[in-house]
Amino acid sequence: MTDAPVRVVVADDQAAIRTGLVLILGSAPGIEVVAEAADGLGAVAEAVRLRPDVVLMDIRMPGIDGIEATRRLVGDGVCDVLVLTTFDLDDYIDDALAAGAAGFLLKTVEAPALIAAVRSVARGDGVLAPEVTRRVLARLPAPTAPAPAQVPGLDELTAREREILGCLGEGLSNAEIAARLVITEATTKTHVSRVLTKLGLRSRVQAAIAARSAGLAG
Amino acid sequence: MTDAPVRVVVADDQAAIRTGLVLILGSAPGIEVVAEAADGLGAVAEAVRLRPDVVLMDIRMPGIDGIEATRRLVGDGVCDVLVLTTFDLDDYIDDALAAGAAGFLLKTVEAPALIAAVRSVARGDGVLAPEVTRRVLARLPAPTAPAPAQVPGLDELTAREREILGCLGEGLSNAEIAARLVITEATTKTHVSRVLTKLGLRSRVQAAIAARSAGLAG
DNA sequence: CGCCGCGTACATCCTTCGATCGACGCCGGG
DNA sequence: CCCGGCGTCGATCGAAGGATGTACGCGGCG
Repeated sequence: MTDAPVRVVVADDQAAIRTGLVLILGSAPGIEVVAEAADGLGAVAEAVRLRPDVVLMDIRMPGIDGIEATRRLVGDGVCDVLVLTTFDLDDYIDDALAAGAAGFLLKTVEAPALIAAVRSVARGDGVLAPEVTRRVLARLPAPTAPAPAQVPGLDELTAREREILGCLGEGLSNAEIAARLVITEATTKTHVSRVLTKLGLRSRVQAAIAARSAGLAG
Repeated sequence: MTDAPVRVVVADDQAAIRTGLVLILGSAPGIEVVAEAADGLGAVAEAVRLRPDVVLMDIRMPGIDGIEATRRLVGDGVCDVLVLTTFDLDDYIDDALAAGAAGFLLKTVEAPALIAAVRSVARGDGVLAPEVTRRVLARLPAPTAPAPAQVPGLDELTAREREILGCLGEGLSNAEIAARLVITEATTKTHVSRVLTKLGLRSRVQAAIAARSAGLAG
């Protein structure tokens, strides 16, 4: 299983860098560079044709850039992409990751780390350059709780009350909620009151905020 | 500068593993293991006493676990923590990162990678085990687009009105807004009315939603 | 069966909200 | 200088919201 070589396409518009990358990867056992490309379109074409395990993708390239090429390859499920760039810019990182890149490295990477990164991506894992990892981590303060955002009494709500809360999160008035749920406005008010009491809130505005942070509304 | 050795505290309750880690790190040039600990409290105590560059922290430990120990060390700004665990569980990863860990590795890591990781963390960078990187990345789909949410008439608001909108986004009542901005409730109502008119909304609840989606409130 | 908890429903009462007036002082530009 | 935009304050009034109390149907349980 592990003896099948990792097939890689290298895409970079600068011939010198491209050659260097090819040499580094080619020298690694178990890694085979099957094609090179000098622009985004070429990278996509070669990847579609050869179905490599990994595309090592530069960002700044003529025509469509590495980000767009990554988006296409990942979007179509062609292969994994390891983005490699000279510039440690947040925008690049965000765009690359949003495009679905499996990894993001800087060109300051040493050869052994590059080789390890390619192997990781081929294995289905991900890679982040240490220089950017901390910044990425810092911007993910709520990975464990975006959906179940802490709303203390949320679990005490009945299904109906949760429904009410969802409506509140959409900014509906009592009359609108009543119409949607086919109940009287008086009943709606009762539910709203219960929701507020159970959640310890003082107004429907706060309930709306809670509802949205809990993911109960758009 | 770079010749000052990286000082490390190793915390793991299993003596065999701890010894292995110490040997690996001790054999690396430029890395010095200054203390060992067998539980979370010990790790915190040693770190506070010795002020190392990095604490290599196991999660499952007697007394307070590695997560809590990490929280304390990072919270107090004592040092960076590299979390190391046997189990590739999302909960562990989330908790560790939420606690402020600079890195997260699995004990399947090879010696050279462990050494590189310690150096990265000491340099102020971050490290994620490749096995977990992809999962972490997958849960970060909107780093580039949460701030600039489209709110049509937002640019027509005056500075004061934007301030009002921010308060609305926090769920404050007119009286509370008045108190915070040191104006009369009557004035507050005037502003709120203007905001609603300019934004084409029908209630403060919708304004609160708009405010939050525009990033004007927490 | 009777009791109780729960969800649902309605009515009553008071507060808050929101719209719509009018008014004043301040500033900056025509 | 006068005008207009902005921020402030006030008053009124109808609509909406929120608290509180009551009531009914349903299910489980002793």
